[in-house]
Amino acid sequence: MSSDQASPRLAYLLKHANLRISELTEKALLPYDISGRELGVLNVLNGREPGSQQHAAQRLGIDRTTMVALLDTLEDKGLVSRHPDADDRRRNVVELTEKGQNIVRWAGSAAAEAEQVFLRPLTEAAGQQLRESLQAVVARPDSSGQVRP
Amino acid sequence: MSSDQASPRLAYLLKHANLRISELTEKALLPYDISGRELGVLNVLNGREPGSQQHAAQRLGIDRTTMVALLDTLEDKGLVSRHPDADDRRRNVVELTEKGQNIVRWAGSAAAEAEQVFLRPLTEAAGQQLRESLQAVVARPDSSGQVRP
DNA sequence: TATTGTTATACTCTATAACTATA
DNA sequence: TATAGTTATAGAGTATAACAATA
Repeated sequence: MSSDQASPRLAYLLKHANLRISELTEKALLPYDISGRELGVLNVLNGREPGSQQHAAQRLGIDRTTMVALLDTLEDKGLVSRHPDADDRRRNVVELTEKGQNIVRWAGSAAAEAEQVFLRPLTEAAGQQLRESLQAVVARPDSSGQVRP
Repeated sequence: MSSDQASPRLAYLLKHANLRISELTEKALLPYDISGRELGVLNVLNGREPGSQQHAAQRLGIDRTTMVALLDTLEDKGLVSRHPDADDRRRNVVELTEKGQNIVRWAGSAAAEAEQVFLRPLTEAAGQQLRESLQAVVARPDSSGQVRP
């Protein structure tokens, strides 16, 4: 069934690749006092016109109830601000504070370095290929056009 | 920080790749009444001389306390048997039952099919490359020899 | 009636600490 | 004293259901 000793199951490889990059990223972010998940949220908010909480949650593929707690923490840390949307008062407009903008810049580059460490066993071309292949399989793969190697 | 809209963070891609293959695998395993994690355990036990619980846990990279509950379930389902090692009675020898051997065969091939669906957006070469690159980054990457593309 | 944010709750996966029985 | 299995417990991360305010 495709595994045994020759080639481990893809699910196993993905799980452990995930564990490894998470470990490297968390370590790299330690000085900035944020987690990888929190940086993900900041990234979504960065350089975009302010959107609702739900919008941010959808972009990250997490539930809106999960986003609440995440934003609570980020707001406590002074990295994001929430205020009701004037046009639709059910919505919260979420924005990076100035501190948040600084953190996303520095923590972001620390996370990018962690990625480089993660990819170190691969050539640059293989690393690039890995990223593209992952994007292809993640992008709701409707059996459409295949990615070339 | 390497992400924004052009290229999402690697951590994001790996997390969602993981979610997708898990979803596909769980669905494929539904008829066999086992989870992907349980199949992983059965795979480790399959075709090897019987080992201890701890041995199996190490091969999967999970804690020995986690293995206990996993084996409890598999034993309840009649797929594995545990009995004390005659040479060292602290150890439990874990083996697949005949039913377990059948399940691992059929469920294993269903899981392999799920992998194929997962890889469908990639050419065969790109899929092979993905597997090799993941193996390289997961294999405790000590910056040694790089994998070529 | 439907939607946004929120709260309460629960479930899964995981690890740590402490217990037991062996060694 | 050290190790294998076990138990109890706790902490992430996640989702579902229900509620308030608003549309």
